[in-house]
Amino acid sequence: MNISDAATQTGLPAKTIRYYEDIGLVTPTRNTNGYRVFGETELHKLTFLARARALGFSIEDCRTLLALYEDQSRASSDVKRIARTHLDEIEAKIADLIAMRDTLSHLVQACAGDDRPDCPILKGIEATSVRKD
Amino acid sequence: MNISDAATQTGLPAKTIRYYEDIGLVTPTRNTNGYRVFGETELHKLTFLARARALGFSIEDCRTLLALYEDQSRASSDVKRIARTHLDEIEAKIADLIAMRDTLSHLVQACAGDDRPDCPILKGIEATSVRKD
DNA sequence: TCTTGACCTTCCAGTCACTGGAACCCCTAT
DNA sequence: ATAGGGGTTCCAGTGACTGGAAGGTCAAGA
Repeated sequence: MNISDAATQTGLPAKTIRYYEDIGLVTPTRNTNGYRVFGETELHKLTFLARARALGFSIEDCRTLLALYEDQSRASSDVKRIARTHLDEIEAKIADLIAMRDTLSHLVQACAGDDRPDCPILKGIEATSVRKD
Repeated sequence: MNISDAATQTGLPAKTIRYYEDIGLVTPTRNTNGYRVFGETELHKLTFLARARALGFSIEDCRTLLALYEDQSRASSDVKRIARTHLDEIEAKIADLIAMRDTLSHLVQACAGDDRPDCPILKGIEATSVRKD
């Protein structure tokens, strides 16, 4: 299987797959013409990576998770710790974004949005700070 | 006022302020020894920038907002359009993160997190995709 | 057989918004 | 004189790709 088929199968851009090889996440073989060949194992790894990335895990987390995924004698607590930490980060980001949204949506609502210069948004940016509860 | 005072006043790191000068967002004067001097106007601009950045606006949005902020004949609709677009992006990001969080928190809950290798998280990453409603 | 077009390869540069660090200058107090 | 705590510039690195150039490979059609 060539790279573009692997890309189609996994939903990852070919460029990204090459990059993943570069940084040692996958190791496709090569055939005589130098093209990458993706077997079932590599395809599995790529799928795993695509899903883990979609869950927002960093590349380094993915590297660790992939190693655990392949290690039949892993402890599930190792995986859980990584996932929990990441979950906490996601929660924190959500909280940040909600604070931004709340502040900003108030400002947007207050703004007439016409051709006059009076603008509560600019005033608001000048004066308001983002509240984090 | 020297850069470290400006940093304290605005809450921005000195490095960041230098960077903002580099990319033309602020233009402090210099005194004879080459040190940057921040007057009231520049300090205002920095404060505005810090707040706009805290609201998640990109640097380029900040540049535009700053120009509008300084332009007494602006139309508030120009500001509102930028803010609305940004607000939509924030909403989208929140939705993405919530989808991640929901998927991941289910997986974390399902995982015993002990020293056995059986791990619903890894299985879940293998099998699940993140649902976006 | 030649050509066309769709593949594939490598490598380099750019993205965004900083951040760290080196090497050096300036000012004040001891 | 020296020590320290400012300040300056410039260069490189971050994360996770992404775009693009320059060129090799392959299968199908004229």
